[in-house]
Amino acid sequence: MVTLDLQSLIIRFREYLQNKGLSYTPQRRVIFEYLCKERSHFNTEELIASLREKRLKVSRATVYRTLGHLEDAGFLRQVALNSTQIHYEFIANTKHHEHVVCESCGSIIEFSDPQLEERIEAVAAKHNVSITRHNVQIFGICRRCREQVKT
Amino acid sequence: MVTLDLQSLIIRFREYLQNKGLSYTPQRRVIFEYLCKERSHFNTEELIASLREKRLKVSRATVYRTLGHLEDAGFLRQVALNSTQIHYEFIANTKHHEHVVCESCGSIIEFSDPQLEERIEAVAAKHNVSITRHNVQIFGICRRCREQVKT
DNA sequence: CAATATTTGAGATCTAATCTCAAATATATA
DNA sequence: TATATATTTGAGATTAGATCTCAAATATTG
Repeated sequence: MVTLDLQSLIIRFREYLQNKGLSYTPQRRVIFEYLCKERSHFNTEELIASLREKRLKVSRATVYRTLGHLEDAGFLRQVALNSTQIHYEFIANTKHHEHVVCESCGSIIEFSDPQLEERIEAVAAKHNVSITRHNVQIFGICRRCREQVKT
Repeated sequence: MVTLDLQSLIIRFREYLQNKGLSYTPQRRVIFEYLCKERSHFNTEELIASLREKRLKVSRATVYRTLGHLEDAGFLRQVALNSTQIHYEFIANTKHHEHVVCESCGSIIEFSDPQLEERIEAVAAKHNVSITRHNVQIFGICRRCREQVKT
């Protein structure tokens, strides 16, 4: 039962904006719809380049600002796949998952593991921290890359 | 049974350097000893500032280069505590652990949870990835910060 | 419709990280 | 030991991502 429908995502976004006294401007619409349709993982510069390619004119500053709002609103999640760039993923229409990253080819495998999630909850509870988000990254070499090295 | 002794750490570092055909220069020594003695978590700019304060003269470029070697050698581990800076921790003398970060006060709680580690191994195995490193970050609000807000 | 508040965009600024290349050091070789 | 060779360093330039500034444009409110 996952919300994939664009219209209902837009409604959720508009509600969020309204609650904050913000308006649903054309720029915010462009960015939001683009992300809903096209993207799962991305970093901001990639996104800016893609928008530019499609002649969707939104300034760099507005993109950064809008991503901040989308993160606050819970549509985006920062994932720590790489250390010198903010990397996001759109989460409103996918189920929660973590990442395995191949350090050789950069490919990303998504996984979800309920037992792992349980442990994370347990750890947070044990330290009396009310959890807002979490991240798990596993880095390694994927099978394909291991096989290529052998050759 | 943890190696805390500076001398044996230095020996390990020198062995690593030797194997790679690199030399144990005064600059590398300064950085390494400083990290062994003073630091657990740090980012590179902080480290550069600290060295400068202590009048330990090593250029920025050399610090960045040396940290790269130390990471390769397994003395440092990148931890994803913050998205726009590389954050390291010195791991040669501590046991493996993960982090809970308070988003309000920035305090860091270290924890280790064998069951969680087990799940990570299991996931990597399932996807046939030979694991090189992993990271778990839990973000939230610590008890102290929650209590302060109430007031 | 006027007054007020919000948002945008262009470009400046900041910061982290990397690169460049000549000078300094270190190492190997004769 | 002298010479040749390779490595390392440091100062500063460069790059890249992110943020800031502020006037102009747009939206909202009374």
